Amino acid sequence: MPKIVDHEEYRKELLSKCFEVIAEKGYNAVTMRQIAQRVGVSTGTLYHYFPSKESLFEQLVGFVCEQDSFEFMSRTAHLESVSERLRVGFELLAEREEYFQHQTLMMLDFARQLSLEEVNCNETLQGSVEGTEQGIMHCLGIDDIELVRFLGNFVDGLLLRRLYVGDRTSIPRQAALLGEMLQAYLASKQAAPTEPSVEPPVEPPVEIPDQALKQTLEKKLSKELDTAALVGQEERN
Amino acid sequence: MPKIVDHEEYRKELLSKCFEVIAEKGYNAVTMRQIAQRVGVSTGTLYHYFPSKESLFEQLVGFVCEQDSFEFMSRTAHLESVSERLRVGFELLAEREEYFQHQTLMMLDFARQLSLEEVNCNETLQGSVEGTEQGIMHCLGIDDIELVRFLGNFVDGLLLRRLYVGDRTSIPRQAALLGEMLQAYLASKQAAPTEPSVEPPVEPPVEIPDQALKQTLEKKLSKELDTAALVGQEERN
Amino acid sequence: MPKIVDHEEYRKELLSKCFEVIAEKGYNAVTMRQIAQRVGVSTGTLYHYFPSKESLFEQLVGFVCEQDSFEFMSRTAHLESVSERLRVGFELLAEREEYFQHQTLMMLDFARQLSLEEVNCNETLQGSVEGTEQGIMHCLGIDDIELVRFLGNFVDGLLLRRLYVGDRTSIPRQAALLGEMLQAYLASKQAAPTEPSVEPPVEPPVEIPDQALKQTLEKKLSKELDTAALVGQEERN
Amino acid sequence: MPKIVDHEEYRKELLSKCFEVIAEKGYNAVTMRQIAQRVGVSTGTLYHYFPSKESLFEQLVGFVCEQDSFEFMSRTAHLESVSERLRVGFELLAEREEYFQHQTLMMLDFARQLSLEEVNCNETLQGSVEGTEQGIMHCLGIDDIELVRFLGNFVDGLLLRRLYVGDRTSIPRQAALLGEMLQAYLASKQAAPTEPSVEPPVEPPVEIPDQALKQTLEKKLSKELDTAALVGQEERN
DNA sequence: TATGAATGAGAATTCATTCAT
DNA sequence: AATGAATGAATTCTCATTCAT
Repeated sequence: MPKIVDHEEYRKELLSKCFEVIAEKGYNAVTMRQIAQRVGVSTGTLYHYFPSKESLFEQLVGFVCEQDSFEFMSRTAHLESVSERLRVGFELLAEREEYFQHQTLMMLDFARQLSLEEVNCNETLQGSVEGTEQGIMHCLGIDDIELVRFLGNFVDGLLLRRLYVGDRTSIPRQAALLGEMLQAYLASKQAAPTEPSVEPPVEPPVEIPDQALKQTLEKKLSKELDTAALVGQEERN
Repeated sequence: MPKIVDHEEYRKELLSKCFEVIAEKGYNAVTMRQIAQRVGVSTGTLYHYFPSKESLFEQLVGFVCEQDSFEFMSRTAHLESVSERLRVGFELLAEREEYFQHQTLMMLDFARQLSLEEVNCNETLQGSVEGTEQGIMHCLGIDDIELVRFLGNFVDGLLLRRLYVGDRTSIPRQAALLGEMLQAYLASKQAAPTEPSVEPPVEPPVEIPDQALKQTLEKKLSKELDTAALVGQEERN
Repeated sequence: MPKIVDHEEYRKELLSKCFEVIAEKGYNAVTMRQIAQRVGVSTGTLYHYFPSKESLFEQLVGFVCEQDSFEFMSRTAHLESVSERLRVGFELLAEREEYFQHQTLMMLDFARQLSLEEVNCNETLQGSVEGTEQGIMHCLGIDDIELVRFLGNFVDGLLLRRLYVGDRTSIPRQAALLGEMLQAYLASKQAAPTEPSVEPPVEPPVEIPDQALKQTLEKKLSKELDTAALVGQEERN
Repeated sequence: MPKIVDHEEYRKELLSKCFEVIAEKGYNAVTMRQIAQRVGVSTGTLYHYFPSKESLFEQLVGFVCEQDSFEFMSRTAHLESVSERLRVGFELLAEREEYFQHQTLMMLDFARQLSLEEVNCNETLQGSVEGTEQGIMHCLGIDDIELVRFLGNFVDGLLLRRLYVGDRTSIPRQAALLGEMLQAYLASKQAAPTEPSVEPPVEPPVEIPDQALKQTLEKKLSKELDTAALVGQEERN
């Protein structure tokens, strides 16, 4: 009759407790002792659940990304219009900015000690990214993978850039601008539907995986996109 | 005082040689010995020119921030059309991707140990960012500062994200998409200038240094934007 | 007190199961967890039966010393000729080489942490050695204690040396050589009894327990020693 | 102009200083800190010269064996008769018993953490053993490799056994006995030269590599062997 | 000025032992 | 009795920094 502990569950609990310290200071700047202290266990316990600092870190990356997808989903699932979802998404971003910054920094920290090849092969990393991309696709109803990645780049850039440009840039203002650009872009696409288009030498700019789905969704998107909704409390300057 | 000149000069030479290693691995992950080795000197020499690792890092940040982004200018100054400039800009980005990643990573590394307030006050950081923003404005002839920052966010996000998403995202494809979005966005703006506003050419939203250049460029932009040009050797997927 | 019987019995069972791991890796190199795993219990159980690692080790030494060398007796008791006994003895040695190595290693491990004086006084150790010497005397019918110890040194050296010289040395080949040397030596002794001595059958040099056996055997020895018999399957190189 | 230190030379100096501590306590029982303290340097310095504890240990094994061969050679080289050499050899053994025990223990310690296969492949180990065997061959003028190994087994057994049997066994007495056995054995070989022998079905017990050399040397050996010389200060009991 | 050997505090990790269940 | 989770001191190893040359 051992001490009754659900190993898996407790492991996850530890992970979520670890996140703050590790992400804040950075993988290399934080020590296992510091982590253990902040989490409230001994280093031995940490090593009881994770074979090494690196492994703890890797598991943390996977764990946090998973959590995120869930949160985004649950926050936006009930919303009807895409523009609403976008708005709520950026609201969440602004609200928990530090958290998302930490998370992105963690992925950078992690990836930085790998070679490009290793990054491409690393299951945790690729799984996390894949999950996030899928999350965005579902939440926003976009199925142009290139557009999804565009959003990813933009959002991560926005988060990270705010770390070193400070208040020069603002989430609501940038969100609003993104909304406008999306609207314009999608509208233009509809006007000149490049894919099943008839205009002869206009090359199809992006090959879209799931055509059927995409067609309807994008139409919906351009109509619904209500830029104003994206601007939060802050007014545009 | 020829000696001092030599000393200073050599210090800068060392700094520029340090850049790559430190940026690549990160301040905390790289050791002074590794730096010394890559630079080709002894640790003693490093300590002869820099009082500490931290100081070396700070000086390096300053050094990197100084010599910024003027390559963009020189590469694009002679180009007439904005789309050309965008294309060449992203070409440069792809070509020297690692360098730009390193630059951004350094600023992140540095800013990370500062509070938001400190970031806002830090002259080195703000000066560098200011310079970059001005650079983009000049080069592309955009005077909407929000749009400039949008581009900054996007570009930095693209660069950094590639570090952890690996080859999932590609510079040329994303550049092409950005081109299309810009085109659509600017076109829509021209059609219905500044959202609820009616007064057409009223406010010069941001003060642009190089007026002459700016004047015509923005008009041209929407017409000229030739998305295809942005797609480099790679085909869109 | 049936519980106590069970407890004691199980303790011994645990000891015998511990033997292999501990002897193989060495007291200092093996961990309690490794021991527990190989034995198939938890560390908690180990500590339930033994107050500490050190105590476990000491009890193990005692245990191993106790149950010593009687296999030799039982295997060789029925054999008439000495050469046969030698042959069978070395066969047993080769067969259970690892076991004997482990036994010797344990005694080394144990003795190593004692001073020479302590070794001389330690009853467990001396008892075990005494028993082994007596065993050899009985088995081979040798009553020259110096010769018995010579054999002990040789056998232990052979066992241990194989641990670090590897396959350079082989039990059958060395056994054969030993047989030849013994034969030559005993023959020479008979021819010129005890070096400068003249009195032929004078002193019974060492007290031998089993006289009956001894009496005839030594005479036989030199005649019978049939070297070839000692060479096992392996040919001499 | 660095601090002037002959890296190689100092490494060897460190090795020889390390020997005592490591051999005495055993590889696993001694800590790097203890070693450093006893040697009189910092742990950092130890790691400056040796990449790991294991490597230090391995180099030590090689180093010490090399030293030994030298010592044996230099001590016996000037002696004419083989029996003299044997005598002096055992004198050296008795004189520096602890040292040789330590050395043998070290090899055991080292080999113990390897598998049999690894032992067979390990260059340091095999090199050391090979060197020692060659040393004995040259010193004693024996070229029957099996006999050389017999001596190795016996000597190592004698050394190690004394660790746990204590004073029961004595180097001089055993050395004397070995002398007698060798004499008897070699004499018997000469009487019935099994190799180029004429006696028909007498099987050649040992196949000797270098026949020519061996033949003369062994003849010399049996004549010269003066057993009495081997008994040191101690009388036979 | 330049070197790299030397240092030792501190990092990651291990492990004997305890103890709640 | 039995388990194995938890502990933290101790271990191996690292690294910024100093300093003799």
